[in-house]
Amino acid sequence: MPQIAAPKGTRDILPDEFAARRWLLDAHAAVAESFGYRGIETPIIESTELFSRGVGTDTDIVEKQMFTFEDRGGRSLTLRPEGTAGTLRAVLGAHLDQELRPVRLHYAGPFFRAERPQAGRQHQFTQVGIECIGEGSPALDAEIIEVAWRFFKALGIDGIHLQVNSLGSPEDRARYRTALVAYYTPLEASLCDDCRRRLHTNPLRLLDCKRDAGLVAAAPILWESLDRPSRDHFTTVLRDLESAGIDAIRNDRLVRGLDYYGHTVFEFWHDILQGAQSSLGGGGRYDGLAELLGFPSTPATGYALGVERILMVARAVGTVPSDPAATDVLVCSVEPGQAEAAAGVARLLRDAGMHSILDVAERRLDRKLRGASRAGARVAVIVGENEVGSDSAVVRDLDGRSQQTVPIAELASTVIRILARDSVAETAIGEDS
RNA sequence: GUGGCCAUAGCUCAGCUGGUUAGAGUGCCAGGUUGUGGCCCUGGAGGUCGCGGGUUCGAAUCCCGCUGGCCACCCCA
Repeated sequence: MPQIAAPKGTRDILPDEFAARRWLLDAHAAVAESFGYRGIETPIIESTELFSRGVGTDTDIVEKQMFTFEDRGGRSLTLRPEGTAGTLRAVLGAHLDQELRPVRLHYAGPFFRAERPQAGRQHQFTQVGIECIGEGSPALDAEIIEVAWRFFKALGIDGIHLQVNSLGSPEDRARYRTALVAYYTPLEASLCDDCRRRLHTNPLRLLDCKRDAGLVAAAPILWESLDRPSRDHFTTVLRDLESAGIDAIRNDRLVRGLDYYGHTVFEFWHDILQGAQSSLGGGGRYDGLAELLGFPSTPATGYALGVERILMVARAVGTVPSDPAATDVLVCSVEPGQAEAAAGVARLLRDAGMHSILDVAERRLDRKLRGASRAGARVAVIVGENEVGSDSAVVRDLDGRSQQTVPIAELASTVIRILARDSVAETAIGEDS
């Protein structure tokens, strides 16, 4: 029988990676919460309509990247390809914005897109994100960028490039769209197939095209179509970023792939990912999305970041910490007769807060000790016939290679002392180098 | 979705232009006599050579299809 493998474009998170992810996820939650953002979790399946209406029918995501299926009642459901629409639906549906504005939220979870997989691009991937709902102030655009910025800092990642742009108001964009169409229409015959289609469906996306790069360079500038309030909004964002010490690069051609954005949009990049997908995430203001979903008009801003890609960067620059869940102690019996006593000792150590592995296998003691070091334990506790008889245990310091016999009553404190000494030594070494 | 490259033990790979029971290193398990580790020695387990067809007296090795991975495009996380 053929073995069953994980579906194409999906990946198991094995223990080594699990610890690194938890490190990243915890860091994001901690930074977001330091700004007053609270956690939220929404369904992984949503009505297909949430995305077709919210994200936009002419976007790549809705056109060809969604996993959509029918439930038994004939309703069309979709594995969520992004998190903003669902979060906004949840918040406005529960009227959270009627209690305290803005509503500040952070989240983390799996998302799904049906693009052809390659490194850094999976059918199922993970995003962390925040949404700030109910207020239109440019200060909040800057705030969310600052959250992301501090998050990268918390992970020890330098060299993040931040690109920002303003899409302006709906009226600004209508004006710009007209200008773009006027510019491109005479050139229609020379455009690539995609661009010819975009010209009629979604002219802003023309700026994304790399093949017609020459034409893009000469195209009208978005900024010139923005009215005074829109310019002021963006100028304020730029000023706030500067005073927060965040380096932002203006990119007139940055439009983002989702229809619901307006005013501020931004993306984060890192050069070290060169071959792979180098965008770590992005976001922006989406004041119009609430109405598209049938809710009262509500301003909001947010971002989403790709966990797998950020981990690739963190691994490449070497800032991923070693597994904090590593074992402290391995407790082993010498012969089967001491299994019960050894179990009791392990229990006692766990009660005292230590991570203790119990090894009562019928195996040579030297193998058990070898296993102890390999499991990452820094102390081995040996429970043999002599120890059971004298109500004591042998505590062996695996790094120092020394050992002592102590009464059970003093066991926990003795082990704790050894562990504390080791961790002090480790940090000292870490700080020196 | 389009094009290209790849697929041999848990891991890293060897296997020349098709020829007898497919190898190495490493890892794993066990032993090196009676309760002590990260070294060493010995032994062992582990592969339908991704899957399915075809060519051939004979295929891991050639051809086709499929699946999966990677790369580029596209797009983004």
